[in-house]
Amino acid sequence: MISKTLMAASTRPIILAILSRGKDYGYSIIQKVKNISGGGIEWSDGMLYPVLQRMEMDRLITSEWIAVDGGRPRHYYHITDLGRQALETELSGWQKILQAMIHFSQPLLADE
Amino acid sequence: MISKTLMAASTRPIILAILSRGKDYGYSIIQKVKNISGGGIEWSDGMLYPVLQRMEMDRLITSEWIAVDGGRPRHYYHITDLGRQALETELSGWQKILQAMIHFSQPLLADE
DNA sequence: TTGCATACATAGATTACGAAGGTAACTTCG
DNA sequence: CGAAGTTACCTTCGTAATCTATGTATGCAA
Repeated sequence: MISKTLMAASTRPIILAILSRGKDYGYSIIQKVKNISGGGIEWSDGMLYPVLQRMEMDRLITSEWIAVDGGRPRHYYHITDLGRQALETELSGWQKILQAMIHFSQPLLADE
Repeated sequence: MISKTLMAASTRPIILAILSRGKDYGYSIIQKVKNISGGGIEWSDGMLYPVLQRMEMDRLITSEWIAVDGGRPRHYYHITDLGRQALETELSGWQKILQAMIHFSQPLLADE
């Protein structure tokens, strides 16, 4: 199980990473995350849409409505330059944290 | 810079990882995190002590006061079995998230 | 026509962080 | 001695961000 805080920390970077590969819409994003993680990560729509809205407010992504043949229109999201920057910053932050977590998860050595 | 959410997600597991190597007290934990990260992660005491209290309430750690020669007593924290379990659970969660983040950070391949 | 999957949206309760402010003991140095 | 600096701990509170619950709607298959 993934803790609430880890969930919270990872949603934005994962969304940014997905959108860095091309535009996408809510339901599809949820499916991708589910599939890639082998079901390990399951997002609810009620959680995702507010996140997308906040990310748009923060200018990390933009959106457009696209009509669909025989279906309701989809709200597609695109990553912005600011979003790409944010993704890079995020990833470097994760790297710092990981480094520390990996370090401290090692057994204690004599020199410390 | 490390985002607020990432900070929130990582404090507990990092503390657990540190305590999994042996008992420790507040100030020392802050120094260790700072040193290991090369200054990249800086925790404040005002942030750490409440976290430690909550973790003790959740029975992930226990504490004891230990007298110090020529110094005020220190509040040492120990990891509990429940804490070790929580650490393992956390680490496996981080692994899932990382897998996804790494996957989506790869350029798009033909088969997707 | 019932049920399921797709698709999006919002309000409100909860939670956790982190800044600010406070206490207190010991050390060092002039 | 007295002042300044360091170590060490604690509490309160505003802010911010999240997730849950709930609602709306369409298309399709059985």
